[in-house]
Amino acid sequence: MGRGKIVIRRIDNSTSRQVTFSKRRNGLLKKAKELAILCDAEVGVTIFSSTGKLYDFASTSMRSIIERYNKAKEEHQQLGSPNSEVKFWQREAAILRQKLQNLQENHRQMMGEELSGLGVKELQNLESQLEMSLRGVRIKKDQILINEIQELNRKGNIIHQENVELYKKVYGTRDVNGANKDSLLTNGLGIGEDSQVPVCLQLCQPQQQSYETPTRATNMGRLQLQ
Amino acid sequence: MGRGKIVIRRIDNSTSRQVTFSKRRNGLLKKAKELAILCDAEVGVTIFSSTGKLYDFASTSMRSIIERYNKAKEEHQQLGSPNSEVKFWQREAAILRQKLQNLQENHRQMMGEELSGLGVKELQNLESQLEMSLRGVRIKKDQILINEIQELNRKGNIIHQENVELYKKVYGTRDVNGANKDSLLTNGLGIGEDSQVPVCLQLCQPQQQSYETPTRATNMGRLQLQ
DNA sequence: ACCTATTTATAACC
DNA sequence: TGGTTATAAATAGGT
Repeated sequence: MGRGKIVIRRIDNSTSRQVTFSKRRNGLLKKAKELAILCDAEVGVTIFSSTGKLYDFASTSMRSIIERYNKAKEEHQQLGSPNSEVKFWQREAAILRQKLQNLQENHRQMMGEELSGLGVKELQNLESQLEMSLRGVRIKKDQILINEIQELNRKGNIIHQENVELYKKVYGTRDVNGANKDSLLTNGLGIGEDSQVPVCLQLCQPQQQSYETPTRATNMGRLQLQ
Repeated sequence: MGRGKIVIRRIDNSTSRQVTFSKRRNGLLKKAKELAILCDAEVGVTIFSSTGKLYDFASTSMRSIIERYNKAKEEHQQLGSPNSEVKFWQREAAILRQKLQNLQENHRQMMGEELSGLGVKELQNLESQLEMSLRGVRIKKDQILINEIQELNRKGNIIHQENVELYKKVYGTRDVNGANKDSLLTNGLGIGEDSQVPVCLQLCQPQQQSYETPTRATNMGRLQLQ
């Protein structure tokens, strides 16, 4: 329900994740209130942001809701019992340890390390995932480099302009076509010129002749010249 | 959001209250899920209908959420020695959670997902890591395929041998150079021959023209033939 | 349960 | 974070 459709998947961009969190959190709490009022229900909502901040709503009181929840689940013990609290945290730690282990194995496979248990199908999936990742990383890197180059070109042009103005002030309108002018101009433009750009780009992509950005990289650096 | 506007006030009619409850309850639970996924938040929703039935959602587990809620809401007790065991396990869980989060971020970057915060140097490291992983995965996959082919060849040869023996038994030693022999031999060898091997290998490596195993793959399959 | 006219929520943008 | 607007989604009222 917005300008565009979205898929329900973790939002990568941290800023828009935060913005969306703020908006949807409010929406959820509002709807919880409405449900409680409209339908005479006892509703509790507890939200922890990814940064750990707590937001909550309880139509009655969270205490009451938790009590009732425990009672309904027929496991009324943990809320106050200090002994079971230890048990809870032990189990929590075990769960986390398990998750960590799973993720670690996965991570090792992505690092190309622990491939022994895998079949051809799984290896193919891993392969194409790695190809995708690689593509994404290269695009990102290229973008950063290209932006840097454009920025340098912009600055170079500004400085060059300044030099031209200064030159005019120093020499007035006379002798504008003198010998010094050439050296000044070439110096000014040299900042963003061929000399360095291709070298840098080739250093970063030593053996890349397939997939993306095969042509963009070499000529984009000069977009802002002239 | 309906045919008509409504005021948020207890619905008098019991039937439509029930209908609305059912619809809005689903809506609320759905939105809770979405919030948890989209914004990487820990969300819990507990709903008791006016008839006392329980409906709930927890992005992790309700216990974990309740515990966390209690801890966040009531910065009370522990700190003393009696609950030091609880404290220990809480710290343990916190450490594990931290590790998990770090690994998760790392993993996302390897998946080419959360590249925003990285500089050129880091992207280069990631890139070469991915290249290494890819190389490893491909080698492993090739190895499996090659082994499979060799195994098939081995079996093919055994079967072929069997056929030759059977042929001898059927026709004795006479007419060994007859016309039938040819067809038998070609059939026998066909199992591990060219016909299938290259097709399989090319299917598995559609766009690979750089790095490793550019030549091995196509001729290794025949190692045991003759 | 299903169907839409309508209201609401919210994604994208400042 | 707070506002605006176009659009997607939820849902009220009806069958």
